[in-house]
Amino acid sequence: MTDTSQTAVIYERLRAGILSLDMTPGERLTERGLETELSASRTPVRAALTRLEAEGLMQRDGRGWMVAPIDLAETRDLLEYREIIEAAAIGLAISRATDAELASLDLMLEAVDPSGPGEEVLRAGTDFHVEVARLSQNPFLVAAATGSMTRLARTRWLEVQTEASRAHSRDGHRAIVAAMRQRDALTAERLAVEHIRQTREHLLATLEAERRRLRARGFAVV
Amino acid sequence: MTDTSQTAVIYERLRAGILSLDMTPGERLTERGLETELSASRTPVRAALTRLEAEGLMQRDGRGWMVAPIDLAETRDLLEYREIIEAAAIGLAISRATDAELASLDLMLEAVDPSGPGEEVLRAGTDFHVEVARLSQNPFLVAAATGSMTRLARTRWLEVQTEASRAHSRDGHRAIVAAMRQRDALTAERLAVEHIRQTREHLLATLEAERRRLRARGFAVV
DNA sequence: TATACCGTGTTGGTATACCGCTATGGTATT
DNA sequence: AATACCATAGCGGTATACCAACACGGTATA
Repeated sequence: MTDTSQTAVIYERLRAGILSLDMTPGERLTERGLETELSASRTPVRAALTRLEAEGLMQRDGRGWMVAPIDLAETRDLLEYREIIEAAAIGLAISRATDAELASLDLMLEAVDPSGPGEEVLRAGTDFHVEVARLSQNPFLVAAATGSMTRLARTRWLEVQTEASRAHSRDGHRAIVAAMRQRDALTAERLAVEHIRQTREHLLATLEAERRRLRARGFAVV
Repeated sequence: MTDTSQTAVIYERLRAGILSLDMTPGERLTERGLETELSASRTPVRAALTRLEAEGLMQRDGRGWMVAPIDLAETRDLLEYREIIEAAAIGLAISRATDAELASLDLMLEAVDPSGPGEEVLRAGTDFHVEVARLSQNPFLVAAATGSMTRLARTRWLEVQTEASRAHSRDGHRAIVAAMRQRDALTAERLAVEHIRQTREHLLATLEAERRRLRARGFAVV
């Protein structure tokens, strides 16, 4: 059953607004402003803000609040972190998951239409990486993967999802799964590290190139 | 400057109470009870509880709250997670830290009196592992190491800190630092994984053996 | 005696009032 | 005209009042 408490609803609305970039990175917010805008009282608004702060989507700005800016250093660090987390998760998944579970990864990849809306493609990518972590059977790896993907969501959304980059992403994922299904941990981990490293270089290059344009749109890019 | 807000003070008091085992694992709490006991209002009490929940030290219990129980599966998963995090942190530290920074790890080990109070020895162990993560220069590895050590703190505290286990811990740390100072990543990472794996087996064996005794003290052990 | 029900007290969730602090804009002074 | 100061509006932090939901104990009934 879905939580319909005010706090949960406000949290979901703010989170969606941030991740969809409807709320501008770096935008300053006041609790009383949100209270009015969201037709709720400050108590659940504050609870939602606190939770978003813990996830890195909201930050304190002096005594106030702001939507977390786009942070190149954070993006770099997150992708380095993901290399570590996912390589380890793949190793554990290979030693712990059943053939059927590993095969389900292929089904996930097949299920997504690579020419569909960018939103779906990005979410499918997130789901894939989180599912690999889940197969490791270590909840801390799952949490780390989930949190990383969430914090990277806006940056990935900004990235121009060219046909070439989509194909590259899909091919990378397929190759990883193929190695996993052969229980070839060394190859699978190497492919994952390469995949994320290429993603990192591409993302950072895109961000650097688009920096001016993003700032012109009012985005805080640090 | 230290934050002296009610929320911060309450958070610190509860956190200290939990980690020192003055508050019983599994103990049920009510917001109004804490409000009375801590001479504050529910608002900062709730904020502190929420923060502790995010750190894994407090849990929801139905609609209420409880001190996080001692969880064997969690302990196992956390130590597996730490193997991954610390091996990676060591590799990055070796490629990024200066000789002086690596030497400072030795100074940390020298500074602690292995026959001193258990509290100090445990904190020194935490500081050492977190400092290694810091030298990786990746804030997400630092956060992961910090969070893991915090969640493991009570279990480590429960462990009988015998003279033999203290010596084993110190020798393990020294060997890791020696390999790091020689920039021998492969050896250092292998030693770290072995060190944590032995810690895990020792901790889990101790917990399993003490299970009954702990439950007799009222601790929830799951 | 066993069981079904209902009243009551207590809970967490929410709304709101109050506080001290800070940032800001206008005014008075040099 | 420049600068120092002060009144004030609005902020986050805290305290408290109110609500619906739940848990529990006693009572009435079979």
